[in-house]
Amino acid sequence: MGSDTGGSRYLEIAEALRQSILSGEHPVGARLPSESDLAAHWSVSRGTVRQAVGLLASEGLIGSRQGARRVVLRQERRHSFQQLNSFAQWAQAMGCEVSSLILSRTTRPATAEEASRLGVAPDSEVLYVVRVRRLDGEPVMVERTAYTEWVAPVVRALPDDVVSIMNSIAENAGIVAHYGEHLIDAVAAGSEDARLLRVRRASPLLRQRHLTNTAAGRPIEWTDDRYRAGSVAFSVSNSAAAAPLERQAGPEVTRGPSGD
Amino acid sequence: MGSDTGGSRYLEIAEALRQSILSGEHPVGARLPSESDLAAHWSVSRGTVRQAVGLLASEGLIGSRQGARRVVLRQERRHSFQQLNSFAQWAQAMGCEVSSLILSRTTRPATAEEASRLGVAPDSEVLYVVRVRRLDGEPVMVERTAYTEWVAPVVRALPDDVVSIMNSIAENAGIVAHYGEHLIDAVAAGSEDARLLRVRRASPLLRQRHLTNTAAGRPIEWTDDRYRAGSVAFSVSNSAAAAPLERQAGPEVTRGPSGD
DNA sequence: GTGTGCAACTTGTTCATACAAGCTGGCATC
DNA sequence: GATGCCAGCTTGTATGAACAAGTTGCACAC
Repeated sequence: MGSDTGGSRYLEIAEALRQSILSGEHPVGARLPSESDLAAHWSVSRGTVRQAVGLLASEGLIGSRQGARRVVLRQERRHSFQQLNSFAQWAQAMGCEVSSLILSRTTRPATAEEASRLGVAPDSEVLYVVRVRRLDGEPVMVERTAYTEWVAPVVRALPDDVVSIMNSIAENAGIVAHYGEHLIDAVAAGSEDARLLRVRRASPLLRQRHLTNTAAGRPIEWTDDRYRAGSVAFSVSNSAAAAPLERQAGPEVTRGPSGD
Repeated sequence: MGSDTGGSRYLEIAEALRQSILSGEHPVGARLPSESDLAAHWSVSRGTVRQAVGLLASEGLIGSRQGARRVVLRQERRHSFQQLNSFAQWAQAMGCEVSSLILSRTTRPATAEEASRLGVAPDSEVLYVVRVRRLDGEPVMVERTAYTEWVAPVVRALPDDVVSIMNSIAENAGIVAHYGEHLIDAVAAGSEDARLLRVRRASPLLRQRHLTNTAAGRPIEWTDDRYRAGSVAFSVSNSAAAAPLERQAGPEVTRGPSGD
């Protein structure tokens, strides 16, 4: 497991190219062979090669301009969807020892924001879970999650020290995360944050709120994750062709009578 | 300007689909017509339609699974590359009044980090610019940028209140930003930050460091932008197929004897 | 030596086709 | 009435061909 490319030819080619970049065979700044050469080398059509290099381009590994050969931009691995949605999988891929502890599980009515994000009625109940997560023993993140009612039973059955909740509900109930929407900003540590993360009150935290959906578009959870400053950063690559990330105005930026 | 789709058929189709989603013709959760139907409607081949819907999928507007029709995920516009790299263009697109003031321009030797990021010799000189940026009169961001020597003359010639430096050097010198690499985390406000942003010292700031490159992969600038908490958030959509953003360990997470 | 221009190369876009893989709804069965 | 299965629909992968648009380096002229 791990290097399973799924059986698609273009994924195999993408993985081979990725490896040759990561190994330094194609150093940063070097030009890749032309699509025709690669197609001949792998005995596939040019379209298949384009799918492979398109994937690497979307990962930010290589860049391209019409007319010029593709260039290597970076020599690092970019992790997959799962690593952004699942703290545990990310940490394990990094080689850190990760541990988690659920501090509380409460069934309570959804807040206005939770109801809106999860697409449920304002008075319906959600399962609210507070968790502390550690890397190599150090508390690094506080996670406050609201689960929709239909996944709540699965989450309620898990032990307090479960490492990956998303993993567990995928295995136990076949509920798989497929889409994510993330909002990243900075907040001051509240008193609970400060106690749990062992930092001073009002010290800076990196906050990642995210909504997780199934493949069918059904919301699973709405989470507020707060990282101790210095422990985690987010990294994005973009290009004139593709910009995955967007800046958004916060609540303090008010622009006259247009609030919805 | 604005709705220029560049003349490619698939971009036209993508823009039309985007509009029909934004306008609510295809509400969130609705299923889009099949690729064959769209191809017939637009009198193009299925491959061209796939390029269009692939673009919308990468923007997070629609999702797809093999065998099932595509689904509308969101009903908001995702902004382009320029809005992530250029604060001014983002703010103007939002309808905010943006103003900037350059506080200092210094030519000095590059720090170790700057030299490494910009790919220049450790002792070479960079142009270091400190700027405050306001939205609707409120100071929102402090920007500290190191420009490589070869763009420094263009930047040195600009007035203190230039709105968009990237825009200006594109127009004046034909130097266009094409790739970007961004690192996002949280830091405590230093005394200069606090004074310029009118916040308390050590209050939380959202930091976005980024490297900007030309189409040929030549570094232009290395920037440290710090936003007042609450004024700006970053937003990402991802899916099991594509994950543009990555979590990274910060300096405080040390993992035994493996430092590079 | 310098500079210009073109020719070959390379990526971008589009077409038409074929088959594989996964989903959905309706029909038949129990 | 509930259940399971299958036929048809839809997306994913792959081929091969052709032309458009942009880049690069070499040859040639000055």
